[in-house]
Amino acid sequence: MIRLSRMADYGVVVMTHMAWRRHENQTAHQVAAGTGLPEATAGKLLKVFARSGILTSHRGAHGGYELTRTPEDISVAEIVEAVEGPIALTLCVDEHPGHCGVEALCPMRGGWNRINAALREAFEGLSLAAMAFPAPPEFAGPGGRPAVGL
Amino acid sequence: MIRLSRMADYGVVVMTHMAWRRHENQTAHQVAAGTGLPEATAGKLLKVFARSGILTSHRGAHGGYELTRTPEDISVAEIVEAVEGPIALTLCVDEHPGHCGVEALCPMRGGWNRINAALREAFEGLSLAAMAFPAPPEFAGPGGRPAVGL
DNA sequence: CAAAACAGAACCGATTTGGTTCTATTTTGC
DNA sequence: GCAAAATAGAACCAAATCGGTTCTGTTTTG
Repeated sequence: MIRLSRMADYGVVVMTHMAWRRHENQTAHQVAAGTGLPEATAGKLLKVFARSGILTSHRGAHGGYELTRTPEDISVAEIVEAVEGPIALTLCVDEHPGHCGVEALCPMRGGWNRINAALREAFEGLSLAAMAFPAPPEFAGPGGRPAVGL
Repeated sequence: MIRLSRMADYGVVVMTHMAWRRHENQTAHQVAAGTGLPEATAGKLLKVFARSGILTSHRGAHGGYELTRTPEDISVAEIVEAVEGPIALTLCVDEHPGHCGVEALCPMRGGWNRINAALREAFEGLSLAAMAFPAPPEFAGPGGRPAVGL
């Protein structure tokens, strides 16, 4: 099983929370409470996102965070990249190009690159909005989108 | 950076070697020599592949391994799954479904599933042959495919 | 029966990761 | 202007994971 780090997963959770509370300034404390994450951890992620530009931070008393753009305009790729670094799937691909550790068998690069491209595309094609406000199942009846967890 | 475990990477290297030496019975020792991997490690991987069915093993003196199918009929997905388990990208997706640790916010599942599907497709659509014998660059001139490392 | 090979489990050390804590720095309100 | 509330950012520690090795057993050949 290829694992996305738990931090990246939590990152999406945090950003989902921010999307739900759009335009309400959220402190790290509030986010932690809302998501169930430990406060220090939520804070760490929020800082990372502020740094990467997808959240805007206000410091000082009554400070907090807010989405910089609309959830439609933020991709899951950005979220994941903020906490994990570039989305790619092998050593080969971004280590000092030239010596592949084991052998000179990097014709395989082409193959890996195809996979990496597919993966990156998938991440880029998925917006925060799609995560936070999933389309209602086809015949959900009146009321539309399914009740969300909390 | 999302990392494919090094073992999975080595696994592809080993299988590539097997594709190159198709029909020649290969001992763990030979594979290790050919790939540059430590013998114990190569052996471990070969066992895993034999177990999963993409290699056939012969025990006893003059034993060894051989591809069960043609390189065209073995997907990179099979190789990676043999060493890593199912190809999927989150906790959420295959842990005891129901409690998501943090909160009941698994409407996000839909999003992750899309990404997982894309990833799995990419892996399944890539054959061992494509890895081991990459298509020659468009105008490689006569002689065709580029000389392979070793 | 001995040697050559695979099968499979157990094991250890090092790296990575999750998560916390501590020290600034900035802003607000009294 | 000072205290309180918040973020910024680095440093740090414990625990889980992973890469790799070793050991014991089994099968086959000559």
